[in-house]
Amino acid sequence: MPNSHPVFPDVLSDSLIEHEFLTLMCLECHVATRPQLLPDPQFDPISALVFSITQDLPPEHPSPQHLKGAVVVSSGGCDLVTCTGLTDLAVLHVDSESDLLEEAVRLVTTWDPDMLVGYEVQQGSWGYLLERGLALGAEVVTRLSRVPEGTGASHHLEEEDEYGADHTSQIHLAGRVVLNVWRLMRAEVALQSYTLESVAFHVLHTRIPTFSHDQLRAWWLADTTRWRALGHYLTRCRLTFDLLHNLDLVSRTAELARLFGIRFYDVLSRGSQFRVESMMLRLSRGRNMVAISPSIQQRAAMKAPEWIALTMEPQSRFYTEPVVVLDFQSLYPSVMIAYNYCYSTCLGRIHLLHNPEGLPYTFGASHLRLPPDPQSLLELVDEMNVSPCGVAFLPSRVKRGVLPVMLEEILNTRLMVKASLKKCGENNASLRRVLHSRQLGLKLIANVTYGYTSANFSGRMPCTEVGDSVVSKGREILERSIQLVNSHPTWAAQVVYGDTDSLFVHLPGRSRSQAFTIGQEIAATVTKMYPKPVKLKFEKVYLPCILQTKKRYVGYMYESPAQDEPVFDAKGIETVRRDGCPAVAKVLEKSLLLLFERKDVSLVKQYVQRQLLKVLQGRVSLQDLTFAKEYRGARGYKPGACVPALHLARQWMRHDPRKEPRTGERVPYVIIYGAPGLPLIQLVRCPSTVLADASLRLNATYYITQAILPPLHRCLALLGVDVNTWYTELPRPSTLTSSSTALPGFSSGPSIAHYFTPVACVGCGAATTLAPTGKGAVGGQGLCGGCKANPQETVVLLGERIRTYERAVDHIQQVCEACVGCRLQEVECISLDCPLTHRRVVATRDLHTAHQLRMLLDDF
DNA sequence: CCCACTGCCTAG
DNA sequence: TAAGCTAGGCAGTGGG
Repeated sequence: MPNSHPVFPDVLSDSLIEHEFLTLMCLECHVATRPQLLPDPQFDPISALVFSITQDLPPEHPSPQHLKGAVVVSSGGCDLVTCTGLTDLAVLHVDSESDLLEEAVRLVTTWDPDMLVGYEVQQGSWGYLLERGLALGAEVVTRLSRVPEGTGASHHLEEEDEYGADHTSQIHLAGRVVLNVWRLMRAEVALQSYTLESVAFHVLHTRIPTFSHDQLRAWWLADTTRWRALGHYLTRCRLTFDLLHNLDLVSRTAELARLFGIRFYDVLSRGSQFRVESMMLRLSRGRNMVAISPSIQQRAAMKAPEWIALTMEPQSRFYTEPVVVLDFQSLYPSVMIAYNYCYSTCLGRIHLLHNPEGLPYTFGASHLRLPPDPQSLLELVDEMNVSPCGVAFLPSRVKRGVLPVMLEEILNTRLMVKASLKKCGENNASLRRVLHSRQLGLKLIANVTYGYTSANFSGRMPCTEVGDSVVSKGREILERSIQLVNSHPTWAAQVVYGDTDSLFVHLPGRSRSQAFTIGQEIAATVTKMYPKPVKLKFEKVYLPCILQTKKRYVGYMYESPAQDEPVFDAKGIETVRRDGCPAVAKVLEKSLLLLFERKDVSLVKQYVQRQLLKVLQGRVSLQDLTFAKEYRGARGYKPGACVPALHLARQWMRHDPRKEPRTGERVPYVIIYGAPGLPLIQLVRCPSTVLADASLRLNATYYITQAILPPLHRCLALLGVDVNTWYTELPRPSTLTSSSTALPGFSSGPSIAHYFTPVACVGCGAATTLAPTGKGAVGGQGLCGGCKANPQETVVLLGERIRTYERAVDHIQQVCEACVGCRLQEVECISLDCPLTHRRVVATRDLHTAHQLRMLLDDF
């Protein structure tokens, strides 16, 4: 294994594969909130701190030790430790909030953590602590840093710093890194929501309940329930650490920092431009070159780019014969290497080159003055690389560009890393992981280097000539390849789509295995047409597939000839988008699977109609009908903007200024029924509002006609199917529309009973036949005669199952035995009395079942 | 009804 | 202060 390498001297050395043994401290604050309001450091004191301290260890390490503790403001009273039975929780009682802040400082200086961690730093963790300290006039900020008072660069940014608030943890403490974990999660996984509950579910597969501040405050105030609040914060600390540990975030970030030669915190807080520059400047310095820093005016005066990548208009249809997908491997970096494109080799536009006086001429955001030696240039004319947009570059023989050298190093290093990844064997998991993230980081930086050259408003060194040359050459390569494939006599192939660096080749009349053979042939033939390292790679065969529009397609994918089971692969359509609600994605994906698998549209129709019916009958969970969009901050919208996230945020802020969603947070909403003619924005509600208000109904018509059917239609219309008739043909029950506004066509059709078969009683589970229009019939759930006759019988809803109270207690006991920190008392904490019937009801707290619960109660 | 525009998210 | 790039589809709103 080569050990020295000009750019990455130690990139392959094993000595780096060791752990950081950093100390991490996670903090959660319990705040005495005012009813219905979120914590506000101006008013609301911290009544307890719950913290956990751990070391950063590799994921395969048996669960690292967490040191757990709490600092509680209490005027004497109950002994929490004995109350909780949480014997490993060290609890310290202090007399006042200012003592608590002192204790926080003491803890940090004693344990000296390298990283201060919080799931949501600003509202419930270190940020709140600091802001509270500020409000009380206590000096906390500098004392939490590692630099003595007065000399540290620590500061806690206030509102005027919009950028910090939006993108980092907003808190800077000299010598310590503050991790705002939810923001890290945003970059890590694409989810509908980034609450700890949601992320823990999707990443750790752990379900935890959500508790309101009011609930937590209520628990805190009673001696007998105070431990539950503590337990809640402990859970949050534990899950926050589990997330970091599970995703290996700390060592991966450290790895990137080493790779790019930048600081740990800069990996998280700065953009890719910073990374490119860090590498590029180190390389150019050795060659005695300095990067220019054009002014804003110079950048604005730079000639605008003229070239764009090729995106073909696809031949939009359903393909039942193989379509081979090929793409150029790292096309733009390859182009820069192959043709020596760089700032340092660029001679500018060809038509400016004839310049006998040797005057400076326009180049990038500045000017270029070539050495007064035109003769030597003239001699080179035949060797120069002239890009399709008419810009000349020196041949490598004369001068190798900085960027090509850097990119070559990066790509070669990546290949070496991948090779050692293959060699290192299965058992060395931590080495594998480090090599893998190194490999990914290298790929990332290679792809971003082009973006750096054509950076516009933000770029430190944009250069139209270089950027345009890359794009135009890439385009030329793709176009020439398309022509070659289309005109090849024996392939009998046709390129039906292509985007930037990819080719979709239709092979009518060929089998899947023939498609693999021809695909490999195309890749090899096209690769031969271009200088190294430009390479066309065989990607996959689609059979069948649908090409919908530019950047939107879906198909059954085969990646190797030996593969028997295809993989559903979708790009750009609603199954991979987060701006619809989950029901849309689910119905679309299932329909396409049915179509691909069974090749029978009538089955799709059957399935879709069943789902539409479920929506009409309110049998779809609230979560599946919840949209979520990113909130861009109060100043992130243009004045006239009218979008759900902003609308809800404004409503919330009127009630509680602290309730403004954080920038980048995803705001959930649903659409309800309203008077005809109202603009849609008036029908937007927060899901919890709908849960709390029984008079609000989800707008089935909207969900079907505006959300579910259009994406389906865009796919199936290509098969000549009109899915809208599936809806209009659907017989609709009249009993369901009583509480909604009049909708055309809703009053006709057979009774709901038509669709019902005997179901299990929600009370006792016995099979029962429901009266056609009986109240219990709604949603396909109801009570049997016995349970109806006994209204005092407790109805219990637990997860998906509905049981009697006694059965629920049994069940919860069983579940909770396996669940640390959860006790039998949980039964009470998740039970409530139905406001309508005054029955005791037990429910889990997630929206799904709570919604079902409400609907159930409504109709008793 | 078309069209311009904003907003959001994705492909590459 | 810091901020890679562009193309593109589609929902919703409001003006002509």
